[in-house]
Amino acid sequence: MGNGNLDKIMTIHDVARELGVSASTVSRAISGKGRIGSATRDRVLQYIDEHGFYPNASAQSLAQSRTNNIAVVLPEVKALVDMPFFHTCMYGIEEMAQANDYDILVVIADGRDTKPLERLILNRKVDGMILTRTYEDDFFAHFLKEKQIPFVTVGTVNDKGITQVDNDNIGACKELVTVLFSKGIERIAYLGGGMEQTVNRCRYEGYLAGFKKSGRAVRSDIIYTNLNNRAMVEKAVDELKEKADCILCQDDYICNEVIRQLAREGVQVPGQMKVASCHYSRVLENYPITITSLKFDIMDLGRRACKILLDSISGKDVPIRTLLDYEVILKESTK
Amino acid sequence: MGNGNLDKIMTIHDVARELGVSASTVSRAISGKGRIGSATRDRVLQYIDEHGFYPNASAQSLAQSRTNNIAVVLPEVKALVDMPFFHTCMYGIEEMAQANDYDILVVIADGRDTKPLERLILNRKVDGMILTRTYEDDFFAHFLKEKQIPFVTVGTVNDKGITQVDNDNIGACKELVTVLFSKGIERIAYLGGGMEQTVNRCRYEGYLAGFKKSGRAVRSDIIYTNLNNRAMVEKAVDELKEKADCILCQDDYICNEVIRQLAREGVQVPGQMKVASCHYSRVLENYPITITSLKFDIMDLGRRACKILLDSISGKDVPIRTLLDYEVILKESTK
DNA sequence: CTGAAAGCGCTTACAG
DNA sequence: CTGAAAGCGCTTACAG
Repeated sequence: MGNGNLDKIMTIHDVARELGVSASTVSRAISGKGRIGSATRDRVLQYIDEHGFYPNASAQSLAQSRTNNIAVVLPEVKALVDMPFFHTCMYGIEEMAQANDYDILVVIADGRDTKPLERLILNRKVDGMILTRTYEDDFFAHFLKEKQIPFVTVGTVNDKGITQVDNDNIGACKELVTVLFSKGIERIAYLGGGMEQTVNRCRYEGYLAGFKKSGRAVRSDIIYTNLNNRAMVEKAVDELKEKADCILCQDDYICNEVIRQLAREGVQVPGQMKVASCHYSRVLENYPITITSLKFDIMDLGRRACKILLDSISGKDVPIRTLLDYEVILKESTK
Repeated sequence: MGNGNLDKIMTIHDVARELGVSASTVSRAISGKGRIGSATRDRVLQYIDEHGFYPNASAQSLAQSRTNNIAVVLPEVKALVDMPFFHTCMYGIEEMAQANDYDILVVIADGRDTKPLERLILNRKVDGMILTRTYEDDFFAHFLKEKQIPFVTVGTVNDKGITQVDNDNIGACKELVTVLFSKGIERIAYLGGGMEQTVNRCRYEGYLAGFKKSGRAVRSDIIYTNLNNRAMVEKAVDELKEKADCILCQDDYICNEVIRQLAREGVQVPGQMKVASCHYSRVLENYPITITSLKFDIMDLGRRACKILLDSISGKDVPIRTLLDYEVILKESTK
C-alpha cells in the first residue's frame, strides 16, 4: 500500500495493461455492472487491492452524470444556542453520507440570494441538497423545487410537494402542555420569537393544540410571540410574574433569558414560577436548577434527512414527510 | 434567465454553434486564458450572460486536474463548548472559499483512521485540506505531508515543515498571566485538560512563560493538568481554595466547571477567589459575573487558513507559520 | 486571433 | 464473457 505520493497515481488503463485485459473489463470488475467472468473479476479486484487503485472522481462524475456529493445548506448562525442544532444535524448528515460513499459540500446561505445554491447545481457539483432551516414561505425550497433538483428540508415547509424531515414539534409541544396541565399547572404562558422560521410556528401551534385538547381556552394576554431581543423577553417576564404559573419557552435562547431574568428579580423557580423549554440542549445544564424540556435526536434527524435524499437521488420512492419522535423530560423547574 | 430546469442545460458546444465560433473560442472567452479578440470575447460573454451557461464542473476538473474543492476536516466533537470554535472556524473557511470560487467539503475524522482523508485525496475530490484540530504528534498531518498534499493546519503542530495558522495562544496566555501579576495577584493556579491537543499545550506553555518573564518560580502544587472530567476539576478546585488567589482555566469548559463548583461551595468570586479563562466564548456570558478571558477571532482564523491553503494550491509562496492576534479582556472575575 | 484535434479518465452500448 | 470505440464536456498545445 505504500504509494508515497500523487505522482504515481494510476489509471484504469495502467491496471488493464498490467493485467493484459481491457479498460472496460477493469471498469466492470470495479463497478460490478455488466457481465464479467468471476475469475477475471477476482484477478482485477486483487490487483487493485494490492496496488491501491483509486478511480478519478471527476472522470466518473463526467461519465455517469453523478457526483456522489450532496450540498448541506447551513444558515448564517448568529446565536450561540443555535449552533448545536446545525452542527449536530450536519454531523448526522455526514455520517450517513459517508456510509453511502457520498461526501457533503457545505454552503452557508441565508436570505434570498440563491446564487450560491444555483452555482452548485448548474455547475453540477452536487446531486442533491439538504436545507437545514426552513422558513414560512421558503424561498430556497421553492427555488429548488422549480429547478427540479432532488432536495429535502430539515424542518417543515408549507408545501405538500416538498420532501421534508422534521421533529414532531407540534406533537411534542402539545404533549408537553398536556402533561403540565395534568400536573395541575393552569396558567401556562408562552414566550416565542420570530414566526418566520417554521420551527417556531410549529411549537406555537403545539402549544395551542395542547390547550384545545384539554378543552381550555387560550388566554392571549399570557402569550408573547415575536420576541426578538433580550429586552423584550425581560419585559414579558416582568408582566407574567403575576399572571402566569408557568412560562413555556420556545427554545433554549428564550429559556436562558427567562431563567436569568427570574433570578435577577428574585423569583423562585419552581416555587413562584415554573419554567419549561420546547427544546433541550446542553445549554440548559448550566443552571442551578434542571429544566423541563423536550428532547429531540438531532443527529438522527440529520441521518434520516440524508438517507431520504440519497434514496430520492437514486430514484427510490421516499416519504414526502417524516416526523421523528421526541421525549418529554420532566425536571425540577416544573416540580 | 428563466431556465426552468436541468433538461435545458447547455454545453460549450451549444454556445459555440449559436455564435458560429468554435468551442475553443468559447472556452477562451470564459477562462480569459489564451489569445482572443475582444469583440469575439464580448459576444461570447454577452451570450452566456443572457442565456445562463454554466460549465460542467466535473469536465473542468478532469481537463484541468483541479476540483475547486477543499476538504475541511472536523473532529468528532463531544463537548458543547467545543462546537462554537469549529463551527465558527468552518464558517470563516467557507466565506473565504466562496470568495475564491472554491467549495468546501466537510469530513468528520478523528483518531488515526486516515481512510476518509485518503479516499478524498486519491479519488481527487479535493485540491487540498484544512485540519481544524491538531495533536501533539499529529497523525493526519504527518500522513498528508507524506502524501505531499497541499494542506494547512488550524492550530500548532510540532513540525517546522507544515504550514500552520494559529492563535497566538502562548503569547496570549503569557500576557494574561503578566497582567494578573501586575494587578497584584500572586498565587495564580492553572487548571488544564488533556495535553494531546496542541492548543492545551500552548496555553500551558504561555502560563509558564508568564511566570518566567516576571521572574517568579512556578509552583507545581497549584498546577493541575490532564483534568478530563468534572470530578477531577471539582477536586482541584477544592484543593485550591486555600492555596491560590486566582484560578486560570485552560478553556471555557473547565472555567464553567470551576465557576459552578465555587458557587456550590459558597466561595465568592472575585472576593475570595479570582477566575480567568484562556479562551472566551459566549458560554462565559451565562454567569452572574463576567469573566476575564482571552479573546481570539476564530472566524478570521478560518479565513486566513483558507486563504493560505488556496495560495499554496495555486503555487504561491506561503508563510509556514501564521500567528493571529488576541485581546486580553479584563472583567469582574479578577477585580 | 481562431479552429481542429487530442486528451483528461472514466463508462457503456455495441459487436463478437 | 470481453474488447474496441464512442462519448461525457471541458481545456490546451499545435497549426495556420
